[in-house]
Amino acid sequence: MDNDKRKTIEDVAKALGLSKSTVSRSISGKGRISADTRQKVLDYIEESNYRPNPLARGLSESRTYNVGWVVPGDDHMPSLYFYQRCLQGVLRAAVKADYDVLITTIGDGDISGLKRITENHKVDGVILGRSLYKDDSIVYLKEQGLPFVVVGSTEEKGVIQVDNDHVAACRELASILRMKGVRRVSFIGGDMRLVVTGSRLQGFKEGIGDVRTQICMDCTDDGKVRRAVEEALASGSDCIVCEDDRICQIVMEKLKDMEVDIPADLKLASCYDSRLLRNYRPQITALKYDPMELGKRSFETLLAVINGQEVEGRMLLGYEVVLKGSTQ
Amino acid sequence: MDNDKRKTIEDVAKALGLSKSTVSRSISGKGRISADTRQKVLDYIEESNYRPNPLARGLSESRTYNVGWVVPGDDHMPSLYFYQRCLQGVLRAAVKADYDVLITTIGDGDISGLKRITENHKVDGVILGRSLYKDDSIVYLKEQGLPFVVVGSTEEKGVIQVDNDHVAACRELASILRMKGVRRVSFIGGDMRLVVTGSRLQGFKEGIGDVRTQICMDCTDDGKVRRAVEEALASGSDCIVCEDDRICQIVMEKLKDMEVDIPADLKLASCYDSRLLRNYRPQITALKYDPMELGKRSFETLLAVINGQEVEGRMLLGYEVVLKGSTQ
DNA sequence: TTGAAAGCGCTAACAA
DNA sequence: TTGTTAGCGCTTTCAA
Repeated sequence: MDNDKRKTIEDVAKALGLSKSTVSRSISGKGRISADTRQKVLDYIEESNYRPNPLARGLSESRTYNVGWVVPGDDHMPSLYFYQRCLQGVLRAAVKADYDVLITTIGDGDISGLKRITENHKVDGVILGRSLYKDDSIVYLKEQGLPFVVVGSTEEKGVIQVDNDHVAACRELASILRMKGVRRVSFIGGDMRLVVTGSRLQGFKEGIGDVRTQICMDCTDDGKVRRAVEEALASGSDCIVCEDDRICQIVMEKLKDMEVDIPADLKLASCYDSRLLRNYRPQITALKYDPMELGKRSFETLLAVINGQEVEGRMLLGYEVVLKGSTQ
Repeated sequence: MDNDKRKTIEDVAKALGLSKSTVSRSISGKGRISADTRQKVLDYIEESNYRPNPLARGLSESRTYNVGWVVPGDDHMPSLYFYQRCLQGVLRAAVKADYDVLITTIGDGDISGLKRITENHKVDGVILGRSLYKDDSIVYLKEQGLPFVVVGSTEEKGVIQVDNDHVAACRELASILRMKGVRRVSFIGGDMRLVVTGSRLQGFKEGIGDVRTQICMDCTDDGKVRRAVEEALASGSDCIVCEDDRICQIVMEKLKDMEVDIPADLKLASCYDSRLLRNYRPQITALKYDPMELGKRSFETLLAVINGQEVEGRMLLGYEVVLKGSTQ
């Protein structure tokens, strides 16, 4: 069934009595060709099922038509899910540009996977997923001069970055809570080494205004979160804002144990919505982003960079404050 | 800082006063070369930081040095995590063989991503992750004649497959429970359309022997699982075996609600261990597999196929029965 | 508007 | 053991 050999552009040219270059031009649309011949070629290609060899094209154009998708390999679940959705967006955008996605992971300061695909010239650019801590990847990419964009938060200056607008989102969430008349609100946050954590805290502070607050950061394990909840209640908070979905989940379990009723006794909100929160009742007021859109935009931005276009250094995407029963 | 142009094999050859082919041979180790010249070349390459262009090599060898990693794009969390670990294994094995991994997703009967990388010849072979339902991907790959292996369970015959030995694992788990003297055990299982579900049930039946059982399958949502738990208790079961980690999680929540004490009132075991079960007390007796190993082996197998070697049609990997407090 | 031919950087058959 | 040379399949000048 399989043809012995793959069809080449030469086969197409011969079959049509044309030259390779004419066929090439017909496919790419570059240069001058009569609409007539072009259509003829396109038709023939369609029916004969010819596919150009991307290696040959790449060699000739000095392009791989691949981008690298580089994410932490040892991450926790929620961020895994986030990246998965992001990747979907990247893939969709990539297909449209006739690009494919090469995946590699980094972690624990080990960026050898990134180095590999870079130095072997397997990609035209890289999308760097950031959720963890500082590593050398950005410095490395800069000195390599390979086009790249960062998706997610980074403190690094002078890099092209596509992110959710965490500050604005949290500011709005906090100000809504303030307008709802909360008297004292506890903010329970995670790892302060993460840039996103700082952004959320900042937004919260900006939005909450002069309402009394209690802030507890670096709650990186279940125990710390639970203790933070106890403190919040002891100090008379009537509202808890969780910095992310994981924290929110633990908070809810703790509140259940303590038989605190939401929202009657206490209002609850999360700065990040995810599947983790989906099945709880009452449903949780939370900030919602669109990871697929994030992925899509990051690819589009990267492609622009690859193609030598000017792009803005920082692109902040929108958000939704989804008000649910937990803050009624 | 960046060199204007990339170094080529020709540059290396000139610098060393050798020919391209000698350099090429030195790198690949193929053909005859004196150990002397070879070392000289290797040394120079090392210090001059030369990297061969994989596109050029690929074009010449008719290889891409890429494999496709094809997984469902719309999956639930536990399987996401599983694939993530698998992918780590694939990546590690791939690097050793100088391969990279192109990722694409399929879902909802849509295999266009797979078709894309196949027909555009962007990969030398494909690793197909199976956790969802029947789709056309296997049929498609067969007729394309592209090397591929399936990681995970499939009912499809005549494909090369790397999987955990679910049947044997569940058989052993069940027989251990039997020997522990359980009198009546409920098996709560998920989607019967999944091959793995059937395998686990089969293993359970084989291992549980003549102990009285109650089997409740297709518990695909929380409600069904909870009802299954009620039935189990109503019918006097002293043990529940959960077909996977997600089910086990719901069962535990339900048991907590019902104030059933584990293991005093009821023993509990899961046919699949994962992070989901990590934080519960008592810890859950469960079957443990090694997803990274699965990934690693699947790449190695695929590479063998690509290289035209004979491989066994079905490779079943080991497992561990990890006995914990929940069945004490 | 189309064709001829050089070149992308590498491998491998063939010569030396 | 090493060098010469002809491809791999495409793009892109340069000519016609």
